[in-house]
Amino acid sequence: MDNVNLKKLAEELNLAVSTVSRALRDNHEISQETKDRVKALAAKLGFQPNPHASSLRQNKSRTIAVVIPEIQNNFFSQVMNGVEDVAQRKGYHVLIYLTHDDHNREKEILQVLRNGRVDGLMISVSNTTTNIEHLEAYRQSGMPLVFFDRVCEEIDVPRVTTDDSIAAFKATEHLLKVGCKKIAFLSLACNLSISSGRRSGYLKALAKHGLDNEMIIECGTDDETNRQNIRELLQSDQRPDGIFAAVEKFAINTYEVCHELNIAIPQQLKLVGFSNLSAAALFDPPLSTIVQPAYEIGKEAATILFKIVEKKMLLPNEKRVMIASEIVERKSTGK
Amino acid sequence: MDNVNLKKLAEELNLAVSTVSRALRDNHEISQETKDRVKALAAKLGFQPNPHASSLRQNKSRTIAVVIPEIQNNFFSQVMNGVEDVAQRKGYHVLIYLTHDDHNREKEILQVLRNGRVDGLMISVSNTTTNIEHLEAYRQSGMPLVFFDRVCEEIDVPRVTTDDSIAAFKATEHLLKVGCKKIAFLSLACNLSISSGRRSGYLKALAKHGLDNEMIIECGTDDETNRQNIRELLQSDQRPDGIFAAVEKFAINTYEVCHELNIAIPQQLKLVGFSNLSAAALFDPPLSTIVQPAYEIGKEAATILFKIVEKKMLLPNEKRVMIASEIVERKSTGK
DNA sequence: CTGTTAGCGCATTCAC
DNA sequence: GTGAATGCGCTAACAG
Repeated sequence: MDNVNLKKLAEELNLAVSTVSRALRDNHEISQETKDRVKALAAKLGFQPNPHASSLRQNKSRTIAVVIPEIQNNFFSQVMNGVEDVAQRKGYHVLIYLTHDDHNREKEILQVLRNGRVDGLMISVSNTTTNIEHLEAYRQSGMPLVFFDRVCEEIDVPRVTTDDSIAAFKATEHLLKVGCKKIAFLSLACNLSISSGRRSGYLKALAKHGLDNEMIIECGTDDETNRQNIRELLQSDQRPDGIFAAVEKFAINTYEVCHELNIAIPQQLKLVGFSNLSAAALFDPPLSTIVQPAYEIGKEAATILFKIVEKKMLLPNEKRVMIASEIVERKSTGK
Repeated sequence: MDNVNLKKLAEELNLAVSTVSRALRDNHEISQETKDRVKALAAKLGFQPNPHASSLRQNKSRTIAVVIPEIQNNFFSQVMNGVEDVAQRKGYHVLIYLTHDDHNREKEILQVLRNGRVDGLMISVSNTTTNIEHLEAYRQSGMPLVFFDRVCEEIDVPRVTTDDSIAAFKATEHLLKVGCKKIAFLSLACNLSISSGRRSGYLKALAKHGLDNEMIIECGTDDETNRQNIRELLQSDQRPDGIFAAVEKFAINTYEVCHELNIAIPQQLKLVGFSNLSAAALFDPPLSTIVQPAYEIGKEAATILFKIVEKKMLLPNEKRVMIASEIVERKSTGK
């Protein structure tokens, strides 16, 4: 532990502690000569101001928290990448918290963070979150808050998302264009807006093409349960000729079941899914994907959060940022 | 911002601030009755102690830092998962820093962290790290430090790694067993121990089988450069019949080049690589992998770090933990 | 331009 | 069993 502090520098230089403090922070009231002397000694002794002392004094921590369901998922790790880039550039520190899609865990984390440890928080809410009191309480405490990707509709704070509904519409329409007549949608079982947005895009596309044979399969966190659901779907006489997976995991589960049941993609079943896995191009067959702008979402959400933290005015279009996803057509849909 | 503090609680209850402080932390000198009254009010008002004040006072932050090259890599995100689990259970907070394999960035991060912001640090060093002064300086400052995966041999601190050399030996021997006669090794270009460990395992396996036709190709961060190197390798008359990729990225680059050049895996080229990508099983063809125990490495490294932070004695075998990797044979090596 | 003083919120002496 | 007083290291208000 470095125990060189302002006091020590001040003694060494025969100056007051406050002068040293000001000199180091380039206060305009301090003479250049003094600044130089102070900075030289500080550099020589490797002085680093104690962050707890200044956080306590200034009531800000230069730290933000990122709360996400999981990190072992390309989307969220790319988001973190974007957040970290912005934070690093601005000299902020980033605390990371994983909820594992557990509402109670999420609640505890937000509870603990309501005490000045961080200057602000960005969150992608857990899919088990039904009660939103903890989010509302956080917002009411006046702490800067930004939602990204999995937002909470009921709470009016800035949000950064992708165009879930439009992207889902395009994906479904793509399946229709390559000849699918019966398309199943593997939905994320929760009441989040990304879930309903993707579902509504799917339904809209069917409606536009005069179809009313929607098949919505609710999937969740457990791989084996998902595979079982998909297995039943593909073995029924209602077997679809196309599947649209609302999240990456479900597309992978579908591949697994198809390999197991010897169902040929794309001949017997066409498949498209949301996914940020770059290796999707190497799959057998290459997977058509909807790629979310994950890095940009993280970057944008962090940028907005810092603006709020620093009490800068938000532009009107920064309150609800939507960044388009991109559909990449590959062989799993017959390309 | 919650501005309920000890003072407010004390006034409300007609107690001294110190009594309230003690009651909340279950000091044995306080009567049960007082404790109950204090805790009840604290809960009612949602009191959360100011972390900066207590960190300043106690000179510890209940926070650790994790410094990694990148997060968008399954290995490191699984490590983070392990770290976060342990931290959460112990009530610690986790700061994350990405170096992007930039030595200067790594140096700056360590510099900034030498001031009490964190109680300890775990790091997987950047592959551009040649000068280790910043690591040595950190160690010398007495701050708890643990290396994982990419360790720095010259510095004597606890480390958690996998058995790189043995795993590489097994992978190479596996290629030999399935009939390869000329095996190239795609090496991570740096002077890190994981690099030399994996290389030595490769060389040992060749030596054991009486081969001296080693081919070591240095690869790096840039995909296009890597692909170019691999392209040249596969188009030369020295073309190998097996490739062993030291890191996931290089295996992916190899797939890309093989698709481009219409080289059939495993018929014309057998391939195995270090990788923690679960979707490797879905590749065309499924990729044989060496899977590192990433979650366990994170968990173990964090556990050891907390032990040091809390000044518990380390068992002798905790100073150098090695957790075995597992080889998963799939079709890319002819399974 | 620089010094003196006060206080952020908490934990820890030392009194009684 | 409880209270009063001190100081962690820093910044800011107020002198001069």
